[in-house]
Amino acid sequence: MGVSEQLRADFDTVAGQHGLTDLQARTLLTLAEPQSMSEVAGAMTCGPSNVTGLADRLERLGLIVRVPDPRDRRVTLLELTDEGRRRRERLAEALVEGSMLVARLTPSERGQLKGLLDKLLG
Amino acid sequence: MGVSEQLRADFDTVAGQHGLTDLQARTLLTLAEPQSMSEVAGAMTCGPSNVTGLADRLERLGLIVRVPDPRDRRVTLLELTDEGRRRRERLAEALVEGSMLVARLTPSERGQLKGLLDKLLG
DNA sequence: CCTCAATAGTTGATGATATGAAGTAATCGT
DNA sequence: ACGATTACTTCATATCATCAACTATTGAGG
Repeated sequence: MGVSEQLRADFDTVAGQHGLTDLQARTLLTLAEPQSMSEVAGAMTCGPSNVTGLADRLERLGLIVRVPDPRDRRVTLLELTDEGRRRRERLAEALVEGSMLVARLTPSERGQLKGLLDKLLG
Repeated sequence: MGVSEQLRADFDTVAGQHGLTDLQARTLLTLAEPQSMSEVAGAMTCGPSNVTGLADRLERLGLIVRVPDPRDRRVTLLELTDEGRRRRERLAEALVEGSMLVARLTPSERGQLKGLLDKLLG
């Protein structure tokens, strides 16, 4: 099993432990700041109708609220609730703690890996 | 957008260009050799019933066949067809060619990254 | 040799995710 | 003022994921 399948499996496990599906967890992580639904669609590389359903489910879980943008009534922002922020923080911590990155690479190697990955982003 | 979302988006794009969903593409890649359905379930980190549906769809696409294991009649192997092998090869080539790994890292850096990722696997 | 626990895969129900088309509401440029 | 564009929703459809219950098969142990 390659690195990508292993990382994906680990991520799914941790997300599940936080009562989240993969997409829900990734979306929470992306919402450090409120974002418009079309920005979330871009970040999650899916269509706007998918984000409508995703937002419905996150809202039902009490993790986000939909907020109209005062400057443009077409736009809806997704904002984490208090519970959403807590869940996001615990998820992020768990991802770091349980991470193979921490367990198997030295800090120097992690820095090295970060440099290479940053270069990948351009 | 972080590295993982970018890589995932790129993979989805390439998979789509080959007429495959994300899971279908990842499954084809894992089937270098015939594997049992339970091995595929393990590799894709999902339940056996999901692999039944996945195999149905890959079979319908003409990319795999189900083959009974002669030594154990409980076991079904998934084996690529000729078309499946071709699709897999083209997919793998496209993933390499279009890859940021190739475009943005030198061969030396790629070797370095590989070493770090191999260490991640233990 | 027989029984039973374990394994492999299937079926069916259910919910999540993803696409695409068509729709409504709003914005902005001409 | 109007039309093109944008943002989001609705709806239909397919894929994917889990879970429970099922059938068929294997193999260990008595």
